[in-house]
Amino acid sequence: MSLLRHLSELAGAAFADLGLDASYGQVLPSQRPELSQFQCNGAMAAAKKSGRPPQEIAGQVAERLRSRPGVALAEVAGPGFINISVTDDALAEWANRTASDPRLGHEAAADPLTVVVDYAGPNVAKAMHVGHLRATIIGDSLARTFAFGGHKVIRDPHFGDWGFQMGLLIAAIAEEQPDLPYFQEGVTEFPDTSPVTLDDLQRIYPAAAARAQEDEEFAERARMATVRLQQGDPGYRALWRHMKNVSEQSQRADFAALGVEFDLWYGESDVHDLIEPMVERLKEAGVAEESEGAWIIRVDEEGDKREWPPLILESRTGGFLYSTTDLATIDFRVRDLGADLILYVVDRRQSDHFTQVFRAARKGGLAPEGVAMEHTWFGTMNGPDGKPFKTREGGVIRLGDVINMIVDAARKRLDEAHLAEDYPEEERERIAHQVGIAALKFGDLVNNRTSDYVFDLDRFSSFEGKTGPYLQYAAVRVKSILRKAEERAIEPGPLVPPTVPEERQLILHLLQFPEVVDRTMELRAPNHVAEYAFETAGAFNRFYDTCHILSEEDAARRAGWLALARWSLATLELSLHLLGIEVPDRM
RNA sequence: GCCCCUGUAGCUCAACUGGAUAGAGCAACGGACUUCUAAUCCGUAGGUUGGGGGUUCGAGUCCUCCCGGGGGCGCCA
Repeated sequence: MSLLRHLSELAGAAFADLGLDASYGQVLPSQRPELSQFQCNGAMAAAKKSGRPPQEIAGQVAERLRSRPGVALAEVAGPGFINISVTDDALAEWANRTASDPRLGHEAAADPLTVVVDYAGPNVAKAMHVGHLRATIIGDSLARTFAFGGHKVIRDPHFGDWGFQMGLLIAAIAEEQPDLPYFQEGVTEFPDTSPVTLDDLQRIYPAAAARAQEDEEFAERARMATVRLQQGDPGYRALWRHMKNVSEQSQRADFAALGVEFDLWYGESDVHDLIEPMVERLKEAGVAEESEGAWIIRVDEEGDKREWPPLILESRTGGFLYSTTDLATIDFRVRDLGADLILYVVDRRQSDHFTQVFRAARKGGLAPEGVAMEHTWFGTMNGPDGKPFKTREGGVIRLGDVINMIVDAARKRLDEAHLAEDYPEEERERIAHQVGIAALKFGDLVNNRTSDYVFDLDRFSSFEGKTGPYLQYAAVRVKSILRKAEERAIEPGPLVPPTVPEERQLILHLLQFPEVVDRTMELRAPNHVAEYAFETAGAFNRFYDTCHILSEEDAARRAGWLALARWSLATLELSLHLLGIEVPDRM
């Protein structure tokens, strides 16, 4: 139970007393801290619904609240706001309860959902590039938050290894190196080493894709190669496995550098065996129909403002495209994984695609009503010119290069600040990496998921302002106090009722953690945690400035303050953890 | 052409889904260190939320019309 929830229940009961819905009792942190600590706006909404005057309702609710223990203030303001504050004793009580709770006041979900988070979306033949960055960072943070929230989370990068792109690559390689054993009839033994490197693939793929646009004969060959691969040609499969491996190797390295992990590493190809039976079912059920030689599913619905192109289930040449794979993947996730909620953390340009897939999945009965599918889209990461982030030559930037850039920047910042100067080289390097990743992730996650934002290396890596490094630094300073206290054998004790404004504000802030986590899950919006972490650091720094813990002479107060510092650190570290950011022990 | 997203301080971004006086960071200016890591903290200045109209006790948020920016539209992912 959190303080806000407790207050909401008190207010809700007061509304219920008046014959009104208890949900009007929702209590929020005050927007006018000079007036009160909390507020409830429900009286005005209740007035609209019931036809009774808002101030009368508010007055009666406030009166009831005033009679409850721990409530220091409950009064009506303006058109019907109810301003509420609690006593310092009650605050200390809540603080002690929350600070000693490993979950910091957040209650794990009573009915845990199985949540599949589909993010990152690496592809064969492509090293990950900046375009994958947001999906990876946001998806990872959402997965961490839902897991903390008590849900069963399954993280799956959904490796793109099966569509027409594979046919394009095979057709192009067959043309370039026709003597390779993979293309010879009757050969069944193939080399262990890949005939192509990732760089080869990165060169071949864009050229082949561009050529297929103009060269219909080549495109046809690629389509045939796709079908032949999907039907299991041993040579094609062997070559395909090599291409997968070299791609995956590089991608796993990038994920490791980012500190991002997955529970599954499934690709589109892994659902291939589910496709044919599924397609058959859809055909038999009359959900799929034939059109221009292909099998399609119409996804128009009543009330549409536009025409929707149908989903292509099976192409004219008998190949399966990514929509089909996505449908089979839903089938798998629902039936085998027991998914209740599937979050697709994929950029906004694919929103039409997901609308089609979700509609088709419902229509075809693959996803029953109880399963929610959601395209958790996000905006573009732009360069300083406000256009999508590119190299100076206009090419895409590899994710690995971005990581190197930001870690270099972090190293430079540490030098400038003379931080971590005399540490062992290995530790110093680890700190630089942690700081760089924090800069990168926080710079992204602090923005609203749906807005575009400008990637600014200098700004993100600064120790000043709203940045990841600033938060790490703030946390490290707290760790330093705790270490010093231990050296001097000063023990933390129970939190005492606050007497200093900065202390009270810090406690009030820390008590809001549970609601921030819930809101972040509801809105799928890690920026709420990011913002909260920044405010936590600010609230602590103000307290730190005003209240000198270790030199405090009143022993009970000193022990309480030390416990407050420890609680602040726990809140900050957990918030950062939800963002995928690590805090060094020192720097 | 049709549909979706978007426009907030000089710059980069928030705003808990309709609540009070729209908030941060950076940049600018002014203050605070014999003190637990000052890369910190406090203060000042900065706004017709692209524009018009509407809905209501109350609009950055909802509806509508303009203007600007981005994206997507049948066998790529």
